[in-house]
Amino acid sequence: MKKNIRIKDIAALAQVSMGTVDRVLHRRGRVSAAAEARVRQVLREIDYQPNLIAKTLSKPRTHRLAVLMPHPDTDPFWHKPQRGTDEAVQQHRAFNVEVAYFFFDPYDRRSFRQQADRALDDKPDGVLLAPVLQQESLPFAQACQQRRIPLVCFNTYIEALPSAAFIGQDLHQSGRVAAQLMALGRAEAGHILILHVAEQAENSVHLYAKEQGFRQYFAERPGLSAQLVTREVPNPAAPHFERQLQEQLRAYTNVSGIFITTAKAYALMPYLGKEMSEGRIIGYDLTEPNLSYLQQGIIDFLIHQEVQKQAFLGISYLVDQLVFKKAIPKIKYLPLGIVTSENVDSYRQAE
Amino acid sequence: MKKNIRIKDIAALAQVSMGTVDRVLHRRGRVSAAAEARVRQVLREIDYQPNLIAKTLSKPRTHRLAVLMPHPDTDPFWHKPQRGTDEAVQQHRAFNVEVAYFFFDPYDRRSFRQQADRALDDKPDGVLLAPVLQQESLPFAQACQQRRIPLVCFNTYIEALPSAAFIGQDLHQSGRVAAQLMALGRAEAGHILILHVAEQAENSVHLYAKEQGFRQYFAERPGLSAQLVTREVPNPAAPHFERQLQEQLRAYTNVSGIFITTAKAYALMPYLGKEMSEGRIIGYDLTEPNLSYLQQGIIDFLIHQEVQKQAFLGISYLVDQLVFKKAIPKIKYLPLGIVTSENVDSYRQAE
DNA sequence: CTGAAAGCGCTAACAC
DNA sequence: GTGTTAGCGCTTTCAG
Repeated sequence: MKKNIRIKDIAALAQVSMGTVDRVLHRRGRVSAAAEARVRQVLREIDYQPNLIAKTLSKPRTHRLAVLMPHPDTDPFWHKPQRGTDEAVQQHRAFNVEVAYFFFDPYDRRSFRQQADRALDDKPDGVLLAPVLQQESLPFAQACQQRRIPLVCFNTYIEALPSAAFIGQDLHQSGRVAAQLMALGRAEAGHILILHVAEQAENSVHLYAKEQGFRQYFAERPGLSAQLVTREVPNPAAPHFERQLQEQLRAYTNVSGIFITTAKAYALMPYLGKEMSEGRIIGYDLTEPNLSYLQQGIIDFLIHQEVQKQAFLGISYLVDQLVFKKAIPKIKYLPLGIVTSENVDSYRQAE
Repeated sequence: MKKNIRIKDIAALAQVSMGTVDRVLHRRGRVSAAAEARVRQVLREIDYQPNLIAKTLSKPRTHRLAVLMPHPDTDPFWHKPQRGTDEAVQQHRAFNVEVAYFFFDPYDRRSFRQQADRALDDKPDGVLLAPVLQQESLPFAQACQQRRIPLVCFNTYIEALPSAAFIGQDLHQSGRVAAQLMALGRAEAGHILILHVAEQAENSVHLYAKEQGFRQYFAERPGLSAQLVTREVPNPAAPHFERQLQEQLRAYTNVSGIFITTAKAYALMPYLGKEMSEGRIIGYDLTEPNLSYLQQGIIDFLIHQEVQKQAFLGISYLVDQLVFKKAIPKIKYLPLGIVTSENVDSYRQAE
């Protein structure tokens, strides 16, 4: 019924000094083959669990993490990941975890490269990245890999990108969820619009995944006689947006539902004709303006991407890896939360 | 740009020894008024944040937590809180947090009292309680209060019970969510059944809260011409259950929906007539048997009570209070998760 | 190559 | 009453 095994105990068992044990544990070399063999033997027989408390106390090394993501001012969407990050750091501050933010403008590749360079110059112990700019994220990830800096990505999944972990949603499946909600309780549905709100071309692959899931669900159920129509909607900030949008949608009468594949559902709401906005409307994310339409009953469902939690977990994973030397999952999909006017408060309160 | 302030620094500033500072910090007495005043003065001027790492290292005091809840074997529902507890302990094991389970039989008050006594005899530093037995939980909570053992409750909210925190769901609101899902896409709905599956009388108040929320939602929308009918269903384990159930339900034709207010929806499914099981069915909780009906498309929605997370947070709160001396919220409501056959996997994976 | 020892910040026992 | 000191387990430096 002994207490936990200490380095001292191992040293005694292997008949060497603590220093030697420490050297083999950390592969610092300068150990004779014989001594190393004895220590390793002991280690194999017992289950040594280093005392992290003692470790962090003795080596007051601070773990510096870099977070590279769009500036919250460019898109309010990015406020939440920041909060998630702060929370996680707060939770682990006992272990000397610090974070430095490197915000970039998601519409400006140069700004990304700039911030990425600054992040690397900072020589962080780990990096959390929102790889919204696919092309530029790749070389950055490679740079991290080369420098052996663990990299965790969130929000946007990029297959080719070498990272320790990805945290986000199964987009295809989220499209299926949207379709299920759209179909619920209706056999005849007329036109259903799938709207991609203007994003960089790079993002289209992600929106497409959602669309595919959505269409697949309907395709599997021929009984749901709905006509699915996809449209790329221009950027709501662009001039003449309203006219363009209305021209695009004019063709469709008998619209019974709209699925907006980005977090920008709110931007379209003011411009939908009365008939259209009475159909079922499904969007993404609990951003403030979306919430207001949800509460008014105009938007029926929002699928919650949990970006705050994504960032929170991202930081936690880095800490697990750096501080606790724990293995972390390669891919972590978060729940596809279905949010309505009735349960939205419970989500907001929980954040 | 100084490092964190240490006791040593305070001692120097107050011109006393570290021992004295420690004594005033911990109110151990044996300090002259003058010395104490000087130390307190310094403490007021600076923001001393004790180093928890050093603290736990020096005093290897283990925090023993007691968890008092129904035995998972009496109802599989209780497996999840156990997992949540284990997870939380795991996460905080660096701070010497240990947990002892005291399982009782929720249908046997004597067994509760027995386990409650055992838990108290164990002199834990904190207690997590699932107060499903209202009458007996009250004196237990008072005993904790008297012994100044912090108590956190989860799952069942009892107003009168003195506890440091409660973690659970807003039951009334969860009823509203169920109603919203029930009403979705249907103006004419015939009969809608609200079924309370036999529970101790004590639990009825909670089921009633769900029912009230459900009814309130419909009452607010007279356009939804549905007839709501409440029925108490006997315990599925009882003899002649099937016959009793069918007798109870025979009266209702044209049933378009069923709302089951407990986690026991699965127990009713085999006995519903074909017409009935084609209506919309809404239940609670992701227990294995429920999931299977959800995936088959028989149950349409499950509202996720997140008992696992409840217990997880419960333990975390106790640790926050005991180890980190952090304030904890008096009431924490978790999100009212809406689970369908399409997003259920994302929930299970995330657990 | 190896062992001894100082020190991380805090606690608690022990002298004075 | 008060100050000193020996640890907690681990890292790291410094003699041998």
